[in-house]
Amino acid sequence: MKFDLSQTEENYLKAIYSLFVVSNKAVSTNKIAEKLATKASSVTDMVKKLSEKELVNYVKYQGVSLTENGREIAIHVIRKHRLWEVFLVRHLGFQWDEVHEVAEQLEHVKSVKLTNSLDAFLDFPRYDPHGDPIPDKEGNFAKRDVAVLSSLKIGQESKIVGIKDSSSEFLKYLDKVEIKLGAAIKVLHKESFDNSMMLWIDKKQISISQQIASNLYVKQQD
Amino acid sequence: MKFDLSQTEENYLKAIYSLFVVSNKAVSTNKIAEKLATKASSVTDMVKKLSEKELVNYVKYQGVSLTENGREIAIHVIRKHRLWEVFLVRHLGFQWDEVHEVAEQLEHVKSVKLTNSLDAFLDFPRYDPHGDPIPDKEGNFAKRDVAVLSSLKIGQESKIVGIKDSSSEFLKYLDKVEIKLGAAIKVLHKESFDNSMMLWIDKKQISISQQIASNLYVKQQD
DNA sequence: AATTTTTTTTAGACAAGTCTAAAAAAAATA
DNA sequence: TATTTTTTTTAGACTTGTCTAAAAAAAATT
Ligand SMILES: [Mn+2]
Ligand SMILES: [Mn+2]
Ligand SMILES: [Mn+2]
Ligand SMILES: [Mn+2]
Repeated sequence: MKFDLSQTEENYLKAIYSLFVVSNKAVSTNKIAEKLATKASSVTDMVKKLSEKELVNYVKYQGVSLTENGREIAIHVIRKHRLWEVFLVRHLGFQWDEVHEVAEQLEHVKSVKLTNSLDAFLDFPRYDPHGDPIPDKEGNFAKRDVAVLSSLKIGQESKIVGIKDSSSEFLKYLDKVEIKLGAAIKVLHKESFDNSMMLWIDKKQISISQQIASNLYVKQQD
Repeated sequence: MKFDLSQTEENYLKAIYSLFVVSNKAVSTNKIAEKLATKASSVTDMVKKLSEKELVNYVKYQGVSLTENGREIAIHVIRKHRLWEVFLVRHLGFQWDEVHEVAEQLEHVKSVKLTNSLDAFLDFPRYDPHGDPIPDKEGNFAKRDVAVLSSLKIGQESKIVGIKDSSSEFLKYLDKVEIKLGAAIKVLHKESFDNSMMLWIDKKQISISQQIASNLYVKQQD
């Protein structure tokens, strides 16, 4: 039950986890290859290995899903990734678009004490700098009810709570137009021909394209 | 000049560096193998590779030394190792005997910004929890004049400034007998038959064996 | 249903790092 | 100096993770 996995194996588990979360069905070889910037044949090899270790369910030609063990490990790696991101932003002066690459390395450091002490040091943060929830020691984390900003109707008010595409470019764009997590918003207008939106964000009025709006998560209205 | 080395390569450079520092002459294949808990044949292979990259000087049968580039990299890895040790002890509640293994992993995380921000966050510490000096951004660090405690004569006073053997067992022993870095000491007596020493440490009188005394660094007297 | 296209797997190769066993060189001893 | 012992290197093999090219299976089109 307690393996010592390589960084590569951990990265595969994480990739499978995050792909599964969006589609909610067995993940294809090609999708994994794309996510990890590798080749489908390499994925097949690795998936066989993970299957032997009972970390994934794999049937030839039918995609991959995580076993309970595999899921636990994936979530634990994600926990470390997000905790480190919080540390980098809060204490080392990193911008939110600079943390991912470094967290990608730090997430593989193996020490239960390190992870849990870091969690305590940070005062048990619930969300990372991009609004993604941080699993606790037991692997539990809030499944937030979020909607994409682009789905809001005219007149609706909400709050920005997360970023879907956390690429450096997108994050820098958000900085430039001063869109921050936690900002209160109100939809003023939607252009029907391109679905761009005019909105109030905090005290400012701004227009954003559909592309942008569909990469921002807002608090789900009840 | 700016390679991206594997963790293994970095560990070899560090090992060669530290072996060179004690003997001040070309390091033997066997010594490296012992230090890294591997086999001499593996060392030969790796040393050839590092030599191709011009990180070590290597002549068959004549041992290994670091080139200027190799030395810089080794020192940079040591810098990271020691900074992380400080972080773990100061901020995450680690004991000084628990940090080495984790720092051994953290030292390989690649991010100049991370290293330098951590350094600043820690307020540019000059020594790690074991009294080892921390190289600055440029790789400079004080070459301290230290002596081993066992070399002190009766009546001499000094201060404990470093630990030679930082094994967990030894560090735990020091905790048990309450020997701390920075402690003021005075040699009261030396048994001639076993070279054990009776000393004042802070306000306590204690007797330690030669073995212990030769693993403690004290401030060099002028 | 037959054919074409796409996806996935297999086969075989390679690089990194390691090992054991054997050969070669160096060092120590007689 | 000759012989023995120790150290170091080479040869060949193995593991992990990767790749390309080809084969097989599944899915999409006609
Ligand atoms: Mn990673
Ligand atoms: Mn994040
Ligand atoms: Mn290391
Ligand atoms: Mn140390």
